[in-house]
Amino acid sequence: MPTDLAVALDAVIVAVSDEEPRVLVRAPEGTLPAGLFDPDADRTLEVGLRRWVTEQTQLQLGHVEQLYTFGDRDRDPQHSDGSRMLSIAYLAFVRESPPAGPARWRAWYDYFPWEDWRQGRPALVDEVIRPAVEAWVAAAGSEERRLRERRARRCTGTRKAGWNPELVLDRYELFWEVGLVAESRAPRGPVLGQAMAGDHRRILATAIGRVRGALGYRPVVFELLPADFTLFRLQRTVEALAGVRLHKGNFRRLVVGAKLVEATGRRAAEGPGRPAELYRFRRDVVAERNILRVSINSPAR
Amino acid sequence: MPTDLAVALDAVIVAVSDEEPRVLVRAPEGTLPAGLFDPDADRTLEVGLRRWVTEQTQLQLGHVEQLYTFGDRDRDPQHSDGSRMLSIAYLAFVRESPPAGPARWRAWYDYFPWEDWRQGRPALVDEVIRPAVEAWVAAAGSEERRLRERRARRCTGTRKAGWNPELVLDRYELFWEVGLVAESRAPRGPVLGQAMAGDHRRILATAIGRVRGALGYRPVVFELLPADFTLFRLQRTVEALAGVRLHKGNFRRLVVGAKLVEATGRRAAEGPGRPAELYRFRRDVVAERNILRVSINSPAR
DNA sequence: TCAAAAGTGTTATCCTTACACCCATGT
DNA sequence: ACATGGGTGTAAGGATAACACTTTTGA
Repeated sequence: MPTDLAVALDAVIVAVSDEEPRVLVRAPEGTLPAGLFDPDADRTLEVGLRRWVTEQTQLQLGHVEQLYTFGDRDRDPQHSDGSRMLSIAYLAFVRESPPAGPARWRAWYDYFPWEDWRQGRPALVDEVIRPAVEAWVAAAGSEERRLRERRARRCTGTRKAGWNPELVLDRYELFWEVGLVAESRAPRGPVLGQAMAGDHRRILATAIGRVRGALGYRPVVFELLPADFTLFRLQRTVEALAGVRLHKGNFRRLVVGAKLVEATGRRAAEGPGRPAELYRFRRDVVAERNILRVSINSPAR
Repeated sequence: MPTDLAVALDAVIVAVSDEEPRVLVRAPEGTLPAGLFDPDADRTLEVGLRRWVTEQTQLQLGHVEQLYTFGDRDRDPQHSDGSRMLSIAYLAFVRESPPAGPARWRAWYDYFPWEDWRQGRPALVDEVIRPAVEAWVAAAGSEERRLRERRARRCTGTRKAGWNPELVLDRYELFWEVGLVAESRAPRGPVLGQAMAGDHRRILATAIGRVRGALGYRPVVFELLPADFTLFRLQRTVEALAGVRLHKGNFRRLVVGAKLVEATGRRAAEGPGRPAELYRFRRDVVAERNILRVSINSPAR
């Protein structure tokens, strides 16, 4: 008798509030929210996703995109009763609001503390990560050693290359191998960041990498902002997602120069300092290239 | 009784020979080769893919990557008997050899003649595509009209933007809407390129776009070349995939300068002209960035 | 008056692009 | 001799990154 196949739709639902990117998780279990794909009810996969998200959370999803389809047998050891589960992971954006149901917003840097360089290089990079990775490199024979060296250099940066914010997944996989995360087959010593069930943190890493990559050439940030915003808030939101500080002058010039955005004529009321002009996203610009590719302020080394 | 789900693994298998990118297709049906995922036999999706490819074609796949998962109910009208099919599309590279079984190599520009700019702008761009797209733009009311204008400009290029080789899928979808391809809901007038069954040409467009995008920052070309090659052959292969001619001097400088490649010390025997040095790919370079981002020789306008 | 944020101007540097030229071989 | 492809040098122009400075508000 052939094994039954079921399909789960996992969602990485992202919002930004208080200059902090957040992701919806089921809190004590440490899982991403998910729903079953129902071939009878759902005309397409995305329809299926939106159906269960609405039912479970009442959130209004904005842009949605497919991330990856997983089908490893040993992913989810619960279902070793003969049935088999595929899961299709999606990335979705929301303007933050309190969710219904058991899932809650969690800052995504709770899971990836080493990915937040907004206050400069995190202490754990020097104190924990680099020593551990160097030891892992040194532990290999000369052949394997050179491969590990290159991989470490690419992931954790060096004088010439610097830290590349997009390599979130590569770093997670490296740290998994090195034993720096709780999900590792052989965790050694102190373990970094909040763990998740199964391979969910790996999926989250994929999502963060995708978001960061998209920042440079697709207008994704605007999905996470209200209709009107100051240029400064736009910059802070990009910085929150990218995990680095950007150069103010160049940022504004780029954004305004690319005509991504137009002034509303109104000004933001609150806060200390000079009131800022409010801008809105120009929906009609599908933007050929280089939406937001800006220089990092303090060279990430 | 709930509907059964089956999962097909579709493959876009790519090779390059005689400076022509080719793709494996089942000839009279106009379909991409595919196999069923067998949850009992296949530990992972990629294992399943490799299994049926080996069984059906005897080809040795190199690098394999997932493209997209499709689940639309009305994709494949055959299975309207109650069962439901998901399909997961993969992109795979091979060094060309004759396939076993019913599938055959076809030049990918048979399906996308407008994507080959190696001999300059194809005649059908001026003669068929631009008039048809302009008519489609003009046919809309002023609101919709501006959207269509931008989309047309982005896809088919203009003075400032030029033709972007990566937008293969966007162009296919545009032409589908305009009625320029046989798969359109409402094809009008002459129809471009070889058609395929269902949405297979759309999948192929996705694959070509992915390959072209990857050229710039991942060492994919080398999967399609023999171990040793001349820089000129490397350039011709990249040009074949990208569909544009590249600048010789800059190309060599970039490739050699990035240390992507090392000289073997031997020389290619054949052909007219000075014998060229043979190079080999340096496997150990995972390459941080900018693998092959070279200037186009004749500005694509 | 000072802190905080909004804004603008300018320059050094590097990368991209394009052009020009010489080299080695077969016919 | 010349056609064909191999291979190198270099300069103009533009994008990027960094620095410096002025302006406008609230406390």
